[in-house]
Amino acid sequence: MRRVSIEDIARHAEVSHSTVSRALRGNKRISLTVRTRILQIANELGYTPNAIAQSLQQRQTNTTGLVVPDMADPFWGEVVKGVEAVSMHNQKALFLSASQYDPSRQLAVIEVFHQRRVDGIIVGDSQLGDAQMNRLARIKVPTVFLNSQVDHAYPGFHAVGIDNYAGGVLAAQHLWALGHRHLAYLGSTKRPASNQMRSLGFAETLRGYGLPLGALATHHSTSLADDLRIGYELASAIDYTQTTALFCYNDSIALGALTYCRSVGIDVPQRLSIVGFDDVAIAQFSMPALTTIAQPKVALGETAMQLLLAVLAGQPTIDTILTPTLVVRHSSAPAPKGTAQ
Amino acid sequence: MRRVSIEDIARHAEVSHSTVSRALRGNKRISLTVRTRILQIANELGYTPNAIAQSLQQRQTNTTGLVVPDMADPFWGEVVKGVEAVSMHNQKALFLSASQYDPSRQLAVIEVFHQRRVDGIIVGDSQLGDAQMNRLARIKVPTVFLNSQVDHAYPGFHAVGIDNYAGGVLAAQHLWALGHRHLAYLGSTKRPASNQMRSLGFAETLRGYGLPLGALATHHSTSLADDLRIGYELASAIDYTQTTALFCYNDSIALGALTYCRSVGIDVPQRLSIVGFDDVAIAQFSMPALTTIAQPKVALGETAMQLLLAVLAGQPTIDTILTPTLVVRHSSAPAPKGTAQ
DNA sequence: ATAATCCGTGCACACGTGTGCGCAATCAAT
DNA sequence: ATTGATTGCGCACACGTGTGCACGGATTAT
Repeated sequence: MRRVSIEDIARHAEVSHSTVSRALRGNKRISLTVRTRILQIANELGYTPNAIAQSLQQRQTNTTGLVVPDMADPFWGEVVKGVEAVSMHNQKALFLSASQYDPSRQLAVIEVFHQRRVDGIIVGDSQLGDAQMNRLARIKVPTVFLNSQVDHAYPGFHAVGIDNYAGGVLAAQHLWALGHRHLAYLGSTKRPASNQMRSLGFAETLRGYGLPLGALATHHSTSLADDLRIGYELASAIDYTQTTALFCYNDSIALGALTYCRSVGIDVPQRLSIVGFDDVAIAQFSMPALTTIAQPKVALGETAMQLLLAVLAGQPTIDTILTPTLVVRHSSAPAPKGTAQ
Repeated sequence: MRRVSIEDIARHAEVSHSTVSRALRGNKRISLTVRTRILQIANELGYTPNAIAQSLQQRQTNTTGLVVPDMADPFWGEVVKGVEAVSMHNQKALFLSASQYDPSRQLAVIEVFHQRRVDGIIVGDSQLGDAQMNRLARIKVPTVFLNSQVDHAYPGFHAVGIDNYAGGVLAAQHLWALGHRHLAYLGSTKRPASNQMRSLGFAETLRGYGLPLGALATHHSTSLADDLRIGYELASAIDYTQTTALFCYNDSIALGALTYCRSVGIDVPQRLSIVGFDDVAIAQFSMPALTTIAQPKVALGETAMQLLLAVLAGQPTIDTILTPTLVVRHSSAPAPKGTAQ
């Protein structure tokens, strides 16, 4: 019933376990004859190396931990896909856990990962506060923050993200060029930092164009519901006698808003333009197809994992900020006549 | 630079490492005074138990491996969420890997999991053939198949899934009751078994109602593209002079089909009814909201993990087949006048 | 022929943890 | 006071693997 170990192989081959170990690892000090015989026996016995024992010996597990807020979020699904691909390609195993946007759970997960002696950790949407960061610093595990929601200006930590501010700027430029002069931003309180940067880039750009203060409203939900539902609810609180364009924190919120508009007969994009963020898969299949600020989601995950690998290899690294791009589809159009000032 | 071990604690407390181990594990043979002193020192030193060493000693890792075809698929996102929740709640860690619908990669991932000595494995959309099953049987790792795509009538394996045939029946009953007499099924070749059962339940039910053979067409794409795109393409190959209703393998394909219909001006549900499968989050926010056969996705993942835990605990278990339900929204409506025979 | 080199292998330890067994000390019972 | 039970702790081993060092035998150089 016990698993077969190199000791078992050694007994069959009538050598010591040291020789078996060396033979399996291709050490050239083992004669070819002995080596082939050992490999043969290992195969017959169905030997599978015990990575646990190896990890203990090597003081390295070839394992990394990934913590994301929500597995079912389409954005994170793509990010995880990228992380997993690079991880597997480099023969590293991946521990996965969800934090549900709860900072204390984020830290708890990290502690569990540390117990399991992961080589490194990737944290998505980190909201770790000072106390939690201090604890993390004591642990001394190489950590990469992915779209961090707080400013981790601590030495020894690394980050990958996108330029949220630039994304907000893109949205503002696009809608302004279409003639929109009364706009609203639908935000998410679950991701404070990226939410603020997106709305800030949006607002400052419009202000730079000379838009009066009162012509831009921002709405946030304190509810913990799904983004789709939040988008629907936020959209219902808007005064559409003035507003002609919505910029949303992400595509889910935008799609929720879109659904609200349909349900009350507001034509998109004829009467109202909507711009999302992320460019999730469904965005190009909504009706109308969603204009959005695209994030390279899979690349984000890949980059985070590659950065972590570089850190683990002791190579010099720099934090990476990827750039979002505007994808124009059919949910945005010129502002209705008579609305421009 | 080295991590602190119980040996280090022992030195500080001037006892043996055995005593420290027992104290930490709450063994009652250690006096309270010594025990509190040890806990104190452990805390000061920032001790974190080494799960790797524990695993080696206990011959048990408290770890399970999960392999799914695609992380970015909204269906699997929810399933993973369920698995992860139960896993974490029971203090088990979760290895995650993606197989990209490739049976050889499925097995490869399983072998890696085995090397890492996971206690059990959950395989989503398994397509393991006989040879691969034999290999898996040799490994002797408790395995739960989740929505298996092949018949694993091997002893020692367990399964969780939904009744795909019943789902097809529900769709047929719904559309027949609405008066539809020319229907089409849009399928997926990436999941042969569930695809066949859904289409079979659909077809046999309609045949039972007396629907002529030629009035039901089934379409499958051999492309490896996303489901959304596949739905779009399959929908474009249909003759809408006759067909008044589509039943789709899943919601993504249904949404792709819906988008095609919009783009060419086919009114849904006035001229064409569409029924999906899964009830992913976006389904109730599409335009029109999607009528679909709902799967309890999170519960599916939870059940799979619970089943695995029961197996690991040596409890008697039985395979579980959950039941899908019909969710009527606005993409299905009575057949247009004059189409019923 | 002797010494120097090289090749192939085993001994013994380390990684960090848990535990059966034994031993000394304390306590209660006769 | 001697015996018996109880308590508190350490010794030594095990889990499976990798590796520095030493050692014996074979080969080559002097």
